[in-house]
Amino acid sequence: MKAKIGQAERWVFRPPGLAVVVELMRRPVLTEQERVEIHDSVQRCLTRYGQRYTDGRRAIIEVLLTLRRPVSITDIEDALPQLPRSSAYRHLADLQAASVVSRLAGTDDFARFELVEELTEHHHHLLCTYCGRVTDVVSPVELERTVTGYLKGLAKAEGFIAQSHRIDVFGLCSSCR
Amino acid sequence: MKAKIGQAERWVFRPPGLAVVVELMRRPVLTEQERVEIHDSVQRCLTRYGQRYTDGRRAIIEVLLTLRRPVSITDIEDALPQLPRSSAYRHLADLQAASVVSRLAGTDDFARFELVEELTEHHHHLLCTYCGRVTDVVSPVELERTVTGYLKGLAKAEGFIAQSHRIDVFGLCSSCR
DNA sequence: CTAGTAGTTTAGAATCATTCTCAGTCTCAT
DNA sequence: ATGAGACTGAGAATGATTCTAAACTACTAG
Repeated sequence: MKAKIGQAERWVFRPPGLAVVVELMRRPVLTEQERVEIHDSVQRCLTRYGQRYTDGRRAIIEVLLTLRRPVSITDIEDALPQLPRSSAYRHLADLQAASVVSRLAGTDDFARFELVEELTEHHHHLLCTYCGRVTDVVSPVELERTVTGYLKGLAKAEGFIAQSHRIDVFGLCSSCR
Repeated sequence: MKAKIGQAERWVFRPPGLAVVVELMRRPVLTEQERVEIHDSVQRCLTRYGQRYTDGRRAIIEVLLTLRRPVSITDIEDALPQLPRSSAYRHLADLQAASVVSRLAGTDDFARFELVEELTEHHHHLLCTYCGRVTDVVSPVELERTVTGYLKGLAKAEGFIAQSHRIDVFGLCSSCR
């Protein structure tokens, strides 16, 4: 059940009716450099809120960086057995308040948390309808351009101010099919 | 807070860089004929599961058909004050088991329920990040074609079998901005 | 009719992810 | 060092959702 560390998994396919080759790829492993930069950003975000970047909070960010996918409270518990559950929840709440972490809704009863896109990159999710596991994927530029092109117009549309969007794919993950 | 009954609300806009006019429109009010057909389908789905289409279940379907958006348990409670909460939950669970209703995850703590797309039509959601309200929209054919074109390829991709997708737009609804 | 069977309903209890409380600890600026 | 305020942990509290057990209803066979 561990996230596979190594080469970014890559799926290449030709959508029907399109001449170009399109790729959906797993978000790649972060370099040490990138990890440091993200920790710095988190530091700044917390400081702006008059809060400290303590070991507990850093440990949670580390888990998010390592697993590279939205994590549930049990993921955190497994990775940090010594961290009390209530502290983990409070840390996540604090990190959310500081706009470092966002909570997302999945297919099961468990909340999942991920770093905000400002700290990583815009991406989408593959949600397993059987086990609830969530995988990050980066979508091709063309798709992204098309979708945002359409949805941005909503900002001017009467009645709704669009802020962001999500595209999720439901299906069966490699373990469950 | 009631869903506006009448002409389908329609927003027309020109996405930047595209020459065509694109429309995102609110799902239209159902005709009496369509309501009857949906009730018939629900009937069949339940019968296939050896279950009856009782008044309580019918009342919940009616609420879904009338509000034309994913409903929370409080929406149902408001519409059907005499129906016990536990019964409402069980009805929703039964209807889910019969593949008539699906549960969706939103931005707040409350589960929301809607008719499955087989009974209505493929659509997407506008989610209010402030009050959690969800509105249905039907996306233009071109957008739908593009997105499904890309995502269908996932079915052949290694590691994940795609079944369906969702596109949600986050922002502020007309009441909350 | 009339009992039997199986699905249905309900009120209340139970579950359990999540949040809150409070007492004790740590950090940092003065 | 000291005070103010942030942080932590253990356990209690909250509250949406699910479960339970007992009563109910619709249909069927005799």
